[in-house]
Amino acid sequence: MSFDASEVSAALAARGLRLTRQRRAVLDAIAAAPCSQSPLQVYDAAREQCPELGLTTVYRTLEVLDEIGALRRVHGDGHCESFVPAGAEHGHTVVCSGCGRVTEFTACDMRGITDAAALETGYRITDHFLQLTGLCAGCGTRDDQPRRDR
Amino acid sequence: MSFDASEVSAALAARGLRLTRQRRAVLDAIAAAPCSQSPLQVYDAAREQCPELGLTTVYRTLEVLDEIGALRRVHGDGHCESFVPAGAEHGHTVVCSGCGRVTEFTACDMRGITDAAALETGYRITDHFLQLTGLCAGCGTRDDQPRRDR
DNA sequence: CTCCTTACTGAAAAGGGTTTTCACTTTCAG
DNA sequence: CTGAAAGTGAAAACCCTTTTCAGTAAGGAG
Repeated sequence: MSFDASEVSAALAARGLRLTRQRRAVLDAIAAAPCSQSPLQVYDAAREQCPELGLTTVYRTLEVLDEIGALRRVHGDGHCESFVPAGAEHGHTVVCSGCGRVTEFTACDMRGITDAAALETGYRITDHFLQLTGLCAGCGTRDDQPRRDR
Repeated sequence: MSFDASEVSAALAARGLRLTRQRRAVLDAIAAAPCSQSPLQVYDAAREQCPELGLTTVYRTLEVLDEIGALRRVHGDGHCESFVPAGAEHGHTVVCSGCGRVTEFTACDMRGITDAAALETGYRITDHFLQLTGLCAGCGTRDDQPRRDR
């Protein structure tokens, strides 16, 4: 699922759903932002394009867009949910601890680790959530403190 | 930092903090549970040992114990924060999608992945959060639906 | 085009988890 | 013993999120 209006529209239609003006505004707001946004930030951004948009609708839209895979939930710092546009495939995110920018990367060969973990714990691993933190090219030159792992 | 009362006590003292009866109860409650617990669950469990414990204190204690590294925050499903005792070293967790049990594993050679991600994104990777989902030995025999990645 | 059904919407209220406030208690050093 | 600082519980305040509800768009059937 790429982040394209017509594709999103088709994905919605396949479930009997519609790409309304409000949903379009939410979609655009997420696409335009360089970093992950909380629902409230999405709301603020989307209202510039669709001022009568309600926060309720933002929440509902985020849920719908998540369901069809048009966006990705990211674990923010402090509060839980932030949203970024989903890339084309199963991807993971790097969050910049300097500026909050979120970038996706596709390198995802977890087999070695999941196999080792399965061996060590006896679990049958079915899924993984991986999120990296670092400093983007712009912030990397400054010497910010890296955050602790959590 | 292991999950031992005297060590925790020492770690607290190093910061001018104390291991009170209430904090001890919270610590024990987390140590005793086989799986991750929300603050409210910790509160309920700890009150059996210390009935006059307040929920406020649980939140404050969880924060303190997190700061000194005595426990680990886990991203629960739906709401964000759950807590498990921290193992001896930098570890990661596997959460059973069948019963909620949490197990730690130490296999953590992320270098291949972080290097690849750094190359792909231009970030300098400083940290990572990894959490696996799977079925523990007990639940693995049943055929539950694996969860989707998030 | 009109009717009808269904998706969709915003405002307000409700809900729930977390944090702050405040007065009081405990602990420890001197 | 005394003073200072850490710690505490109850209640209130504060979010953020979900639900409710009445009303509005939108698309298909006729």
